[in-house]
Amino acid sequence: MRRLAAGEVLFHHGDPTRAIFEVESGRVQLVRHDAGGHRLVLFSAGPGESLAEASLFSPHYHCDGVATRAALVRVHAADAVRAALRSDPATAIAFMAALAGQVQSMRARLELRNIRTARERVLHALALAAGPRARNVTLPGTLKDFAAEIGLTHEALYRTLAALQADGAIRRRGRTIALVMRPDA
Amino acid sequence: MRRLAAGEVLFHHGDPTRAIFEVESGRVQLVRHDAGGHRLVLFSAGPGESLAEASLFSPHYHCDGVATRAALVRVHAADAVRAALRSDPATAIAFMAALAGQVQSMRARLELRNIRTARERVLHALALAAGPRARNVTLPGTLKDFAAEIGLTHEALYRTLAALQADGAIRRRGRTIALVMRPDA
DNA sequence: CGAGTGATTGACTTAGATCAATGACCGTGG
DNA sequence: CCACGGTCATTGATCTAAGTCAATCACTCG
Repeated sequence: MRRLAAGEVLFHHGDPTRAIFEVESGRVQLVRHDAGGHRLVLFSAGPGESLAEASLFSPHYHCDGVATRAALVRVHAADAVRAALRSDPATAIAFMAALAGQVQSMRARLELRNIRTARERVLHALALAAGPRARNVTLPGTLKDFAAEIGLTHEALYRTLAALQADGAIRRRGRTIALVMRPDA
Repeated sequence: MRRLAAGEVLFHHGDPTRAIFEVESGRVQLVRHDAGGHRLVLFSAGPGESLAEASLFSPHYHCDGVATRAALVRVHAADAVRAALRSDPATAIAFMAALAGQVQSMRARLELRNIRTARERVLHALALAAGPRARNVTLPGTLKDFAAEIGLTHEALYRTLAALQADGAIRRRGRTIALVMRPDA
């Protein structure tokens, strides 16, 4: 168990993979930085979620793990986890399912990035965040974070949201956004 | 074992997940289509590679499986695979490693999409395709496919390649591209 | 030998990135 | 308890890289 202050780094890109983590409270993100200093959040783990599972099969972490706010994480030594996966089929199956889920969520995000226009991208992202039949989303983080996650500058996101609101496609109250029913296919 | 003609569909988005596949020869891609008719290739499996593993834990396939050319695929019934994963730790570990690899490759692609300029994006993609220290890449498919994979229009890709070649950052001979050593960090 | 597709280049347009400024809010240290 | 520094949210002005439309040439495949 380890306690992290807001902004504290749990592990660095390139560190040898010694453990995987489970978030008890707070939030920890997997982050990568490109040459231009741009920041990409690959995954964001809240209470009950694990992170760095995929690194269990690589010698090094391939991104940074950073607490976005004060957090408490459970630390599982990599060796122990690997042993458990080998000896306990149920654990192994659960682990595979988690990885499969990550693959699919990454695919969804990639698909989102393929949408060229900001308007459609934002609408899809909101629909995705809301889930299949929900009409409302409460964004987990700031609008800025959301912008980064979907690959837009924050300015573009603000403008797009303002435009969507103006023609009645969404309604907003702070962090919460309501998708107005559209008669689409 | 199943033989596919070029363009033939192995499974459709939404079909119940009854099997996963292993490519013997040819090439099979996981493809998704968005509302605008745009096409996104999520994964491309050549000889020896498997596809649809991630779907083993969902009730339905979440994308289409299409042969890009004549192909021969080995069919593994989902039930049998699940049973094998439960009973044989070695198989299970290998499967997990494969999924973990997919997660990381998706992350790499997502990172690529975060690069805004075509020039940098193309260079990164080429470096990625070439591997850590290789200087040459022979693209698996057409330039058009490559363009789609990295999220550019084919025109933008052609122009960018031409520009890169013009200032000596790359050299080309047909499908093969040589990255000219840059004195970067 | 035509039809279809990839590769390539030109001209034009535009959506979104960039740069910039402002107000609201929030924690915090004196 | 409040002024201050910091970040988020928002909007304006401007610019440009990449998308879109279009035409041409080279191939390959029945």
